[in-house]
Amino acid sequence: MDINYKDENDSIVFLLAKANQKAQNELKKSLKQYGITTVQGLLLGLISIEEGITASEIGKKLVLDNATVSGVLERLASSNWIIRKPDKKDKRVSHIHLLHTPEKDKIMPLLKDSFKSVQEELLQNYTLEERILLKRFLRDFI
Amino acid sequence: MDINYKDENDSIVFLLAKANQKAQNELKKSLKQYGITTVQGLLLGLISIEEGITASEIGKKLVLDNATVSGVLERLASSNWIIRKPDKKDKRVSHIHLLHTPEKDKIMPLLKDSFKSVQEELLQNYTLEERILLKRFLRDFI
DNA sequence: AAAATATACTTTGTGTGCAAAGGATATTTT
DNA sequence: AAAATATCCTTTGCACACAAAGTATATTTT
Repeated sequence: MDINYKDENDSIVFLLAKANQKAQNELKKSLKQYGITTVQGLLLGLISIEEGITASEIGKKLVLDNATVSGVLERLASSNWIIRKPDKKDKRVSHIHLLHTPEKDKIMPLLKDSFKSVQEELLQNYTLEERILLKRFLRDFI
Repeated sequence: MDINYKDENDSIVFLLAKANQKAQNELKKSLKQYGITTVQGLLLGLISIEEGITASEIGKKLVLDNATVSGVLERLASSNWIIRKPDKKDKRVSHIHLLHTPEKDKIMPLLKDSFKSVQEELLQNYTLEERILLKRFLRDFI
């Protein structure tokens, strides 16, 4: 029994991949002006409300491999968005803080606006009920 | 106005990323025994029903950049899953064919079984109506 | 206290995914 | 027919994403 093209393009795996691709790309375009990527934006958002969070906590909350987090933090650090402060007791641990500069402090809220408006745009064709349902489906999926 | 953690973890961008991540990883685990990745599996499935398809056609159908397709095809060719046959008229074009060997011919249907069972597993907690609705939402999203 | 185990983080290797640029060939315009 | 433009495909560079291995430090076991 063959998978035909239609089946394949209609599989949940394919549909999720393409929906995710679209969401990522829209956000990427919008964040490009600030010199950061979608994932970097997600991390910055989390760090901004959990000052002093550790790398492994970020990984748990955003469901990312520690190796991935390590790389993203490295890039955020080298572009002066964050700094790592060593834990005083446990030498293995670093605490991540936003690096406040006039420039970054100005951008930060714009960044959050980007998230909001892209998400609104992505969901514009859905009714409120549909949005709730779609999100529930996805939460259950995870 | 802050994005709080809850908002962030509940955004459509985050939910799609994580749902996609889960689907990809489940399929990856299942396909590992055959030495191919999820994307390689998707391409093989398409090539198997569109013998002689070109790289750019694959890109269009699977919504992938030509650069990405080029790389995946390269890996599929070097692991002897496919061969590229040059077009007779247009020297820029290659046609992609499955490379039939007893081993690959045996694996191919198993590969399709993997797709099927993983997708069934991913959707097991949804009713038939919910599956249809979820897929419709995702199709509309794209 | 020494040994074994666990945790935090980084490094390396492989595979997408895309932008940008390049090479080769076709097609269209002039 | 020559020049301009378009198309097919590949290459390079960058950023995830994760497996596996490595390093350093903590904690638990004996």
